[in-house]
Amino acid sequence: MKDSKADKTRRHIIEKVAPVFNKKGYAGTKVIDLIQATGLTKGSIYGNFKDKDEVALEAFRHNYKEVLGGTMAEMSLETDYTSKLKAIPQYYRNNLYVLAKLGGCPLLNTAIDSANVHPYLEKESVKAFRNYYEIIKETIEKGKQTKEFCPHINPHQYAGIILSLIEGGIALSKSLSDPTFLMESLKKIDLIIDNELKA
Amino acid sequence: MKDSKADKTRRHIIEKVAPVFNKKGYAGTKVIDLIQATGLTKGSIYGNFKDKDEVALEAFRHNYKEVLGGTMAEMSLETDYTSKLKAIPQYYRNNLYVLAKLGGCPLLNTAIDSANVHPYLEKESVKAFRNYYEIIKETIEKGKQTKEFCPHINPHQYAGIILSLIEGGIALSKSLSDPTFLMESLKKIDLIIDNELKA
DNA sequence: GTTAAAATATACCAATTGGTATTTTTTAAT
DNA sequence: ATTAAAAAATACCAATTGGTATATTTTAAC
Repeated sequence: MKDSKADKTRRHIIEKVAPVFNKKGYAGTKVIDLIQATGLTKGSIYGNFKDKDEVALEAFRHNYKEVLGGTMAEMSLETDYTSKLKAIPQYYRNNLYVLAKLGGCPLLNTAIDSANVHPYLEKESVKAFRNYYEIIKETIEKGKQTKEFCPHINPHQYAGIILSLIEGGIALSKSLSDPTFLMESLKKIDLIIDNELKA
Repeated sequence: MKDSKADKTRRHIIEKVAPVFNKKGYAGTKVIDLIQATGLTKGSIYGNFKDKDEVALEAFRHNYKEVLGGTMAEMSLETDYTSKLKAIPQYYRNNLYVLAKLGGCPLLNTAIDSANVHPYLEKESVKAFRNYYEIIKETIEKGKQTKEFCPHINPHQYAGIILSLIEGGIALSKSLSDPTFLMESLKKIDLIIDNELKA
């Protein structure tokens, strides 16, 4: 693994800057914010990145990996699809601090913040959102195949509802400064899995 | 009703600019966008508004009124609380074009776009979000009082779930360019009302 | 129709923005 | 320890930004 000084600096910049972009959005994050967050100078930042766009893009990927990676890690520990699916709300329950640190879900924040402002970042966020949706949908599909889930349920429909509950719950909890919204959404997801999906 | 030239211009500016702010966010909307959206000049805009902040604030109020006002109007046509509650998803089904025109839900967009960037607009969006939540919660509470809804259900919990499904569904549909996500979320809300809330 | 006020447009400006060229410092191979 | 390359800091710059002062046009009261 290459790990030159520049590599470390790049990582340092991305890590420090990632929550800033998630909180302030692409247009709202100024170069001065990057300087303050990293403790580096403009020259150092621009020596390691082509432009603000590149920093924003890598920052988003970093944030997205943290959330998706964490969720996937939890899911991969389970064998049956019911447990895999339940690992998703469980991930959020166990990692409220991640959302707090980042200032909301990077998928939702970036989808909204970058729309009509930064086309490439917008595309990247759509790709990530779709990817997350596909993972949930495929988990439900596989659960149908193994007869864990009812044969008549619609994976697209339930994947959407689960994702809506998560993203809506995060946004509502953050805006109204009340974590119970997210908690109730997560609880609802568990109930849906047990009462509607399971055969 | 006062309706001077200036009043008409103010309204014209707000109406034209409201979807722009909703799409691009506060930081992403530049004065040049206001000029292009209105067809007016900078002098005219600044002759009618103190600064960009004031335009943004009034634009948000305009957008919010459109959505909340529309929902409330639908609700007020109904007498029982089941129908009032069902009028909410029905409003969105009947007004998809409003969301398309605005570029997503102003509550969610502004909550995310203004956070950590524009404190006053952020506060205003929180107030609006809380207001919308309260309306849903109170409708459920009243339905409990009239024995339409089960006595053991938790209005806070269900108001949060309904709102999460709406906001999450809108965001998902917009990001993935697939209206079925919102449609399925709305359908789910109806099912929740019928199967979980109703006594 | 004249005219004062109101509304709008034009022309300008200071601050901030993203970015670059250059100098200085640090790193690591010899 | 020397030194060439890499990295980082400084100093600079052009464009964009939000905003204002001034000029022009439009409105509406008389």
